[in-house]
Amino acid sequence: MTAFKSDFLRVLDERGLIHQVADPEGLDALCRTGVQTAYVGYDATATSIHIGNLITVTLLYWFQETGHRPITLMGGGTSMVGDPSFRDDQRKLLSVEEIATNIESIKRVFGRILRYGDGPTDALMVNNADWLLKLNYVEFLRYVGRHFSVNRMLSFDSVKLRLDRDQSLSFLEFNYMIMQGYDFVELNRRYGCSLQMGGSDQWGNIINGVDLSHRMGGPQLYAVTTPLLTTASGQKMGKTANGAVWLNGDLFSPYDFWQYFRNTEDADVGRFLKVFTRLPLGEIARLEALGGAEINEAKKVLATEITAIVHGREAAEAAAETARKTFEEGSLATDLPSVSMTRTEFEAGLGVLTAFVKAGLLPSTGEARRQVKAGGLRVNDVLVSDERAVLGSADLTSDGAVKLSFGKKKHVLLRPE
RNA sequence: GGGGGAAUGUCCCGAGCGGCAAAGGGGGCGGACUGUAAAUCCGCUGGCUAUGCCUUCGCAGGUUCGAGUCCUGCUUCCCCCA
Repeated sequence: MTAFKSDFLRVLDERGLIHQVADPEGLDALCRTGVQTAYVGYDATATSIHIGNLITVTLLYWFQETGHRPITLMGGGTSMVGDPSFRDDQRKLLSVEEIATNIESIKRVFGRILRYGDGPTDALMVNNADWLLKLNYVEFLRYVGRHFSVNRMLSFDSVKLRLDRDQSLSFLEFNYMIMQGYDFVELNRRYGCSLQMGGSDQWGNIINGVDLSHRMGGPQLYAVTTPLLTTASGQKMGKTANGAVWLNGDLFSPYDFWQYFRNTEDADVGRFLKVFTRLPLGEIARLEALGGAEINEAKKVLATEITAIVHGREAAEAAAETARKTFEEGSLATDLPSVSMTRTEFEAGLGVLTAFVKAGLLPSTGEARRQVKAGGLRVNDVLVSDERAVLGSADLTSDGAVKLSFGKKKHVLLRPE
């Protein structure tokens, strides 16, 4: 692949954001002929998007940054079907209400990353329920369905897994790729959108839209996918003990988010800086080159920059400061995540095990008991050795709280009030 | 419609002569070592008012002192035939 001439593709390429491109020369040329429109679709399968989705939002960010108009497409219609791509089982069907609440909740993140409005390069928020839900079945089949070859659809890698394993692929799910293909054509028609982007798992679905446009006599459409992000040791990104790394603060706090990236493996630092942050490449090269323990400085920059993008600069700085006090100074950071409880409840005598469960650090007293044996619990930085110990006023620090620590990294302040 | 197979510890995969809180992995968590890293090693990986009690093997019944295991019905999924 030769060097791109358009600002947009050049930035993506330099930052390692490109996995595949359909018609790279054509797209490169198009991006140099004025304001273009591109979209990424987001399914409403949860109340938040997660770290894996953040990369595609980043694509839209750079798209807007280089002078174009991004569209975030909410899958209000497609979520009623469920994308079967690379899944080995059928998704649970979501109710209309669930989809609606999910969309409302998901929307909140985008506003921080993209600039929405009415200007020529302002982002648009669109919902495919607007056109998919009122389609007439037979009409749709004759108009769109005839352009799809089942033979070809069966050959896509995204569904092969299911078929090869002799697992059923319902007709409902099979229609997902047709709907997504149609979305692309419809967005082109409504907004002149000529580029669809997404994760590498979406390649097949996106190409379906490109083909459909051809077959229906529409314009040339383009596709860009990003690589699937894995850690250097081969794990998929974004999984923690408590589930996915969500972007909504109510599901995954800014502090935890910061910590997640602070704990990046050495080998991933440079790559993640390029992919997620907006720092200049020169600066990234400098940070990446830090050796040994010094690379921790780069990890802090990485954590703060990404957190700032998702939760705002202020929240990011706060998380960094809390971490600094806790880990470097060893002092009691008063803004650690805290859990409050009533004074009477506290003074009635609170067992250590129960305290950790109440603080949300552990799921059960049984687990707490095990952690005491394993030496993983601390109260005010003192190792808990007796599982029958009871907390009392004597354990309150001058700040009026008890610091509970699970392992070396998870700390919570318990405040009787 | 007919025939055959499957469902196990609420993360996943997977053993399981009628005595089972149920083998073994993976993943995850904790500990040691480090740099809040990786690799490695060790431990843990149903719940609780805890020398005991309660709930788990698709669902509902039954046989039995005792059922994940045997019987009956049901549900879901898969395969083959029509």
